[in-house]
Amino acid sequence: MNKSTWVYGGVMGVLLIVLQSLNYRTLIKDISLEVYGGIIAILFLAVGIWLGSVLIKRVNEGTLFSFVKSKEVGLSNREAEVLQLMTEGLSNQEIADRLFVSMNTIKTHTSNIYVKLHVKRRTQAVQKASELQLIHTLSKN
Amino acid sequence: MNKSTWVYGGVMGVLLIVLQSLNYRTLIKDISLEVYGGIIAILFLAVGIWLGSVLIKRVNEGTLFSFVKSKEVGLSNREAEVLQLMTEGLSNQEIADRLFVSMNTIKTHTSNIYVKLHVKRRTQAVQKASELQLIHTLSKN
DNA sequence: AGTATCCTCATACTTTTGGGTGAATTGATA
DNA sequence: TATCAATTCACCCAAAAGTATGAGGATACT
Repeated sequence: MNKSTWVYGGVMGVLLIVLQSLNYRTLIKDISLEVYGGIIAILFLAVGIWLGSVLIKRVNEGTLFSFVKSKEVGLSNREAEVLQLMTEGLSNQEIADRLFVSMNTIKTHTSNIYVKLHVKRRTQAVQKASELQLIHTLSKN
Repeated sequence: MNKSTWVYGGVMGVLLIVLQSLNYRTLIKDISLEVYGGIIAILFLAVGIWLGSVLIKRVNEGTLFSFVKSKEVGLSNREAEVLQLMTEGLSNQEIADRLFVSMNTIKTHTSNIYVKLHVKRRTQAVQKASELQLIHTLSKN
């Protein structure tokens, strides 16, 4: 909501500048109408491409964990929590420390997660979580 | 290379149509130059936004591995290849079989990858690869 | 010719992960 | 109350991953 305002303002600013430059066009007679139209086209095409890419990028942003979607897959709250930390690259021991439980507990959770996600390995679980859009840790920067 | 041609052709087609329409402009005298410029601007802004989103989507599509970006991080060709398969959830043995080398070789590669990516574990490497947009395995669907 | 980088492989050892089984506790639910 | 799902934990064993070190061959660049 915040950035959109800036984008909108920027686009409007560029639009104003271009429209303003139309006044100066009468001074420059040697520029044909076709060239003039082409310049505007290219200019706004560039702005549009940039805008489009920015908008799409913002969709992919964020590190939200969709517990709702996790439920749909069949994961319990705790399992979703563990999966979240797993995708952040933490080891079982680190996850255990983070959640104040033993590593054995985490192992149990991870095993159950693998079964529910139909995967064999940790990296595949991370992969699956991304595919199912359970997490959105990409394009953070 | 293939789709880019189509995109290029499409853009050029639209450009031609717009430029062609300039001939008809002389017939419509009541449209001011400002309005004319605005129409072109909006039109190409729309095309640009669409183009931008499509281009970004295509970047995120598939399982392309950006060897160019990998080089920037300092990864060798082989290391990039291994990282690619790693992110697909393959084990070291599976990667070894896929590349027709021994598992020891893969272990060497993975260790070097971890050093270059400044990570400790496999999942973190996958994470890092996503963050750095070395791979684009998301939004497959 | 010498240097550097990459790719390859081995050996040995440690750590992490995964699989299987069993079990105690809690809270909600039929 | 009986049952079920979720959470917790333990023990054991096997597989996979990771670390350290050394080393040979290929290619490319100085």
